[in-house]
Amino acid sequence: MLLKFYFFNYEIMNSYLTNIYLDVKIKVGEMMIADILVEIKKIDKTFSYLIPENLNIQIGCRCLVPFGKQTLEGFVINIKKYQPCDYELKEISELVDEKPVLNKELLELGKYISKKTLCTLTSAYQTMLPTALKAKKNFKINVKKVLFLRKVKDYSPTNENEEIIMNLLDNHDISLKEAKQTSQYTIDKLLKKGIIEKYYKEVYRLNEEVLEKETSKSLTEEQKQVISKIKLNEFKPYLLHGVTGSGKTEVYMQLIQKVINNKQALILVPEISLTPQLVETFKKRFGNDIAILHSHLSNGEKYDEWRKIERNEVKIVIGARSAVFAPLSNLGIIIIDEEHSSTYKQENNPRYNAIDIGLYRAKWHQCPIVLGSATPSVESYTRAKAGVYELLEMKRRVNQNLPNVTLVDMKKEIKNGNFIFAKILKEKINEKLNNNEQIILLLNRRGYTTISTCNDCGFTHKCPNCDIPLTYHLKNKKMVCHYCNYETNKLYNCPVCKSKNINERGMGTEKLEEEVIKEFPMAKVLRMDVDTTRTKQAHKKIITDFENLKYNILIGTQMIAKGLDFPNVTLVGVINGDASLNIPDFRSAERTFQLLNQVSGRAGRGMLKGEVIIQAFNPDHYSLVLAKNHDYIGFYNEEMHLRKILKYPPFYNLCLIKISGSDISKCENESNKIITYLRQNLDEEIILGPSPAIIPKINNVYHFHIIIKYKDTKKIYPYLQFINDKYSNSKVIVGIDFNPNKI
DNA sequence: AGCACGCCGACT
DNA sequence: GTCGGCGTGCTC
Repeated sequence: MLLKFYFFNYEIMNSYLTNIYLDVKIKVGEMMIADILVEIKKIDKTFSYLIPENLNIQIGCRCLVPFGKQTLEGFVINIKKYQPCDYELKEISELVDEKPVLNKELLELGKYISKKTLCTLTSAYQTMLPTALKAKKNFKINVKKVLFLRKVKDYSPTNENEEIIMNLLDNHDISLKEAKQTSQYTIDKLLKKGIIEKYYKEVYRLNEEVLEKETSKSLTEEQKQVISKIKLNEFKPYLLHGVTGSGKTEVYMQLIQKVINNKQALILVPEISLTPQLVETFKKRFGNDIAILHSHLSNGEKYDEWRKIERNEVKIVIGARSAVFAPLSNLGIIIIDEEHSSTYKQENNPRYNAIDIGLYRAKWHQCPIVLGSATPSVESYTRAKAGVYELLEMKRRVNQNLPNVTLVDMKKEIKNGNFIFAKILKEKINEKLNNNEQIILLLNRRGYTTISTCNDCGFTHKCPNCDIPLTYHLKNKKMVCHYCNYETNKLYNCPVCKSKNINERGMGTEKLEEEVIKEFPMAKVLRMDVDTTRTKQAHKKIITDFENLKYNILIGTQMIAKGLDFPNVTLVGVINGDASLNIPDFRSAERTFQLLNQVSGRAGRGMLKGEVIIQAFNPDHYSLVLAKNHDYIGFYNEEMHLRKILKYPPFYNLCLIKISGSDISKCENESNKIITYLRQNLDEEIILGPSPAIIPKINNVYHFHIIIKYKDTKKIYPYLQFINDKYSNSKVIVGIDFNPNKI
C-alpha cells in the first residue's frame, strides 16, 4: 500500500500563520471573539470563544475555556470582532494572566518555529515558556514571599542591639531572618512597641552573591579591531573566529557594556553549569544586573529569573539553549558563544536550533548577533566566507602563547608495554607534579570498564532493552546501560556456556582515576563526569576546588574541555584522542577536531607555557594532525573536500526522518511506505534508507532512519509536512529533523 | 487529551 | 440478545 498524495495547500493548512494582528480597541457593547489555542498538543488549531465583558482578555494571555466536557487552559492568539458562524460559541470562563506571557514577538516567533521545524504551535509556545507559565491547568508556582521588617516610627535606641537594628532599617528594609542574627529578643520588643512591623515581601529564589567588582581589561589590537567592526544599531550576523585564549569573553563584555545603557544583551553558552567561571566573570563586571537561565535551576528559580527579565529588572541574560526565548523587549545584542556546539540544537520536538532563533530575534530587534568560536562549524564558516555572516578573526592568544601539541601512536606504546599512559605522558605528568603545576586528563568515556565478554564463547553482556554493551560502574558496583540507565549485577559466570572466564575491556574515567592514583601515588586526583556532578552544586565545587589548587590532576569527560580557565594548568593529556572518530557520523572528524582543539586550549592560559599530549591509535588522521598544528583553516579545507565528495552539508542539506515504535515490523512497513512516497515525488534529491538507527533499539523501542540530502527546502517541505500530518496520530512515531546533529 | 459513537466478536 | 473491545472523529 502506497501513501497517496491527496491534497496539499500550504496556505490553508497553515491558515493561522497568515492571521494579521488587529490592534483591537473594544467598543462598549460590541461583542468580541478570542481565538484560543488549547493546551492539547495534538489538536493544534484555534477555537473561537466569546469574551465576557468583565474580562480584560489580551493577546498572549492564558485563559480557561470549556472544551467539550473538560475545562482547558489555552493561549489567546487573536482577538477579533464578532461575526456569525455555523456553530454556537461558548464563553471564556476565566482569565489566568493579567499580563500576557507571550508578547507579540514571541507569538510570531512561535509560528516561525512551528513552520520551520514541523512542530505543533502549542509545543512551540510551551517550550518558549518556563514550566510555571506553560498552559497547563492545576500547575502553578507561587511567588516566594519572605517576612521583612520595616520602620514604622522614629525611636531612639536604648541599647546596642536596638541601635544596630534601627540603623539597618534606616537604610532599607531587612528580612526577619537577617535581623534575628542580631537579637531575636530585641526584635520582638520593638515589634511589640510598634516601632517596627512585619510584612511579606516578594523575593527571588536564586541567591545573589555579591562579588567584588572588576573593571574592564585593556584590549589587544585584535580585540579592538573586532569591537570596532561590529555595528550596534543594525541587524547583522558576525562570526567571531578567535583561537582559544584570544580573549573572546572580554570582547563580549565590552560589546555588552556599549549596549546596556539603553538596551539589553543576551548571551548564550553551551551549558551554563559547566561554565560557572564565565557567569562569575560577568557578575564581577556587571554586578547583579544579570539573569541566569539553565536547566539546573528549579522551576521556581526559573520562574523568578523569567520575571526579572520580563519586568525589565535586568539588562543581561546569560543562559543555555532555551534562554534564547528570554522575554527581553529591547535587545541590543545577541552573543552565541561556542557557536559550533551541538547543544544549541534541541534533539526532541520542537527540533529548533538556538542559532536560527537568535538570528530571527536579532532581525526583529534590528541588532547585531555575534557567533563566537575557536572552531566554527563547517557550515558557519562557509556562510562567513560567502558573506552571509561577517567574518571577524582573532588569531593570537592574549598571552601570545599557543600550547605545544604532541601526538603519540599508542600502537607502538602498547608494544613497549605502555598500555594506559605513553612514556612521554608519564614523564610529563611527573615533571608537572614536581613543579606544582596542574594537569588535565581527558577521557571521553565514563564508567569503569566498558565491555564485558566471555573469553570462551564470545558472549557479550548487553542491555536487554537496548542491545548495547553494559558499562561497569564502581560506585554502585553495577552494570549500567548508558542509553536507558538499566542496571544489573556483574556476571561472574557466562549465562551461555557457564564459563568463569569473563573478560572486561575498555577503560572509562573511573578506571583511569584508579590507574592515575596507582601510577602517581603522590598526586591528588579529582574526577569530573556526569556521575560526579549529579548534585546541584557539584560542578561549581569541583571547579573551585581545582582552581584553588586543592588537586593536582583533573580527570574528566568532554565536560572539562569547554571554556574552563585554570591558569596553573600546563599539561593536558588526552587518552584515546581518536575514539570519537569511530562514531559513524559524518561530523565525527569535525567533532574530534573541535574537542581536541578545545581541550588543548585549557593548557597554558596563564603565564606558563602549556603542553598537550594526545594519545591515539590513528595519529595520522587529518583531524588529529591539524588539531596538533592549531590549523583550523587547514582542517576546514580538508573537511570541505570530503563533504563535497560525500554530498554532505554545507553542499547538501540533510533531513532525517526517524521512525520508531515498539513493533519492529510495523516500523519497517511504515518506513518502506514513507520512502516509496518520497521516491515517487522527489527525483533530484538523494534519499537513503530505511536503515536501523546506529543504536537500533533503545528501551525496547526500535528506531529506523531515512535520510534526505537535498538542496531546496521549499521543494521537499510539502512532502515532509504531509508525512508529518499523516503520522501525527499513529502508533508508529515519525519525527522529522531538519539539519540533525547526528545521523 | 477525553469522550461518544459505531462496528464487531464472545458470552451469561 | 447484550456486554465490552477499540478504531474514528470531534471538541468553539
